[in-house]
Amino acid sequence: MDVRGLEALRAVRSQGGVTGAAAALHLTPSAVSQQVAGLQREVGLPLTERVGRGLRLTPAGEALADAALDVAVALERARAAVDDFAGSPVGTVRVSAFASGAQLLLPALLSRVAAFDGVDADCTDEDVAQDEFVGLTDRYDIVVAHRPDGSRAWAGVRAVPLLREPLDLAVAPDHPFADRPGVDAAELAGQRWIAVREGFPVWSVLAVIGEASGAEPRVAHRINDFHVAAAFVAAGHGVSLLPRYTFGGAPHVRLVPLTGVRAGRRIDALLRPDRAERLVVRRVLDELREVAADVVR
Amino acid sequence: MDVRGLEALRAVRSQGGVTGAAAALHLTPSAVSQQVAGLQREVGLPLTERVGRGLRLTPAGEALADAALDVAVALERARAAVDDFAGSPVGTVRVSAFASGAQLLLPALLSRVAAFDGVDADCTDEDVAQDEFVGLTDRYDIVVAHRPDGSRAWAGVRAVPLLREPLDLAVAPDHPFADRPGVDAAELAGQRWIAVREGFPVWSVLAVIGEASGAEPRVAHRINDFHVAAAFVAAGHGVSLLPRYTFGGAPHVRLVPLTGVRAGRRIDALLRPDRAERLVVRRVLDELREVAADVVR
DNA sequence: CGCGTCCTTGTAGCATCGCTGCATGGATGT
DNA sequence: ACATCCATGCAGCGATGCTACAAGGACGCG
Repeated sequence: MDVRGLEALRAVRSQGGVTGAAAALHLTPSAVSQQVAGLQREVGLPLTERVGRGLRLTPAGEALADAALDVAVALERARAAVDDFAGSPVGTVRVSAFASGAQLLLPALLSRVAAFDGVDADCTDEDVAQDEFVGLTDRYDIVVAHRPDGSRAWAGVRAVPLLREPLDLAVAPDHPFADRPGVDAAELAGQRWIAVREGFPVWSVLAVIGEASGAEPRVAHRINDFHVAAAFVAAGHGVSLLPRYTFGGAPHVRLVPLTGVRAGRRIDALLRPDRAERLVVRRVLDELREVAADVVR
Repeated sequence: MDVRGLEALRAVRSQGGVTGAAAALHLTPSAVSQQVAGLQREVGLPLTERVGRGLRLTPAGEALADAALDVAVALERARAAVDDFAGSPVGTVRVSAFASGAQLLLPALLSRVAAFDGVDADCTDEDVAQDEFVGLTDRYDIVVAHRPDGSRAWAGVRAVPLLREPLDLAVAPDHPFADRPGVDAAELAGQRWIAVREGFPVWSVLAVIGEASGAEPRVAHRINDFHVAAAFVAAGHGVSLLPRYTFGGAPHVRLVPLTGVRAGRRIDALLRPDRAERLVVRRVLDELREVAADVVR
């Protein structure tokens, strides 16, 4: 029962194919295919089956992939066992975050991590659709992800809540709502919206507001980058939803709290269970939680 | 974190040295030494330390070896996970038993196992000192071991109780006790004993009898093989302790139950936890328990 | 209906890894 | 002081696992 083969099988499952798995493992598709083939030869029954031009795990493959996770966890636990004796943990932690989350959290995280000798944090920004965050955990130790209030939790990974950030209505300084202490969702019918692209996080929050206002929101532009959206709002091209902590002090836009609906996003740290066993990773994760706590204060 | 290295480390611990580990793993000492050295390079701190001409694990090595056991268990669980889909389990199970236990249990076990297609049991008889049974689990999947009543349990392995076998007083047919329904331990002072060698199982039972009779037992001969001991007894060279089920029907000796002391041995199956995860092993083990239950009836 | 594209799988070649065999050095016991 | 035992280092060789490339299927578009 080869560990490399098990790792490959897990990657095939979580990435949905040989090609994706190869990318996640920094290998060629051929290598991954051979690993899985070797595993099949060993167990004597098919672990994958072709579906269209991709492939999917058979029930046996699923069961084996589940077991493979436990193997990976046990291995990382072994590493952690010696780290306990090696004194302070050492190593590099790969952190990914969506753009606005990165802006909000990573600078402070890096400052804190810099205080630890031998601990490095490799940071990357990855903006992906809602359901692609989980897949990123194959490539990064910690994935900072966000999802709308009330959406269902992340599946198949360990999720550590970092903070909840309210989404405020962003308007231009000369907008009628600009100096109001709050705006009720019911008042928002007829506004022109700058929204994120469909399927991306916090997109569904707009649907909730639409329901509360009684009318389908008019989406004028699809902008994923909040800074670009803020510029659109500042120029009077419409209103938008912007995260409070990230854009609280931004010039040229005013943030007005929404009432009547619960609009916000939850920011979580996503980790694969095996990665979560690494002592360095836990250390960096602890700091990340501290940073998030500071933001809310 | 290499699995082979972890396996080597565990073997070094349980066998007490590189040479023993190499034998258990069917490798050369050089290979084992290199594996452990590679592991040390990876973790960056010493896992073994020389003591005399052998070596011992450092605390870090102990911790890692413990974790390595969990890794092995997880790997075997993975194998078992696919076996659940493969239908009936298939494979070879290596069974070892001490001589009289082998005589008592293994023939019936083989008959039962023969009924399973694809399941093989490789049987071996291994007569070792009391504290060497545990080490045998590195070489065999199931080790049938015995220990006196009241001795402390096996350490570091999974132990499955099979049966308790009373030890009766064996005398020649013309011995004064031969036709008695029972003999009290207090009556045994002054008898000449045929005993097993020091350190071997059921040796300590004689000490208990000595205490009960008030006098140090006179040991005339040290015979490990019960059949040889029985022959000595039959020839009138002394009395001995023989297991009831194994020698119940033996000609030329009479078994007389002992009263006043609790004399018996416990027969257990010893397994390494990772081996115990294999479905075939569990299957054979279940049969072995059935065989043991039949013996008591 | 045919073509291009995407994805997996098979093959050849090459680097690396892990094992064996042998030699060495240190510790023990006679 | 010598023989013995044990762990370790080194050279050599076979096996393993990777990359690069090619081939075969399935999907979608014109």
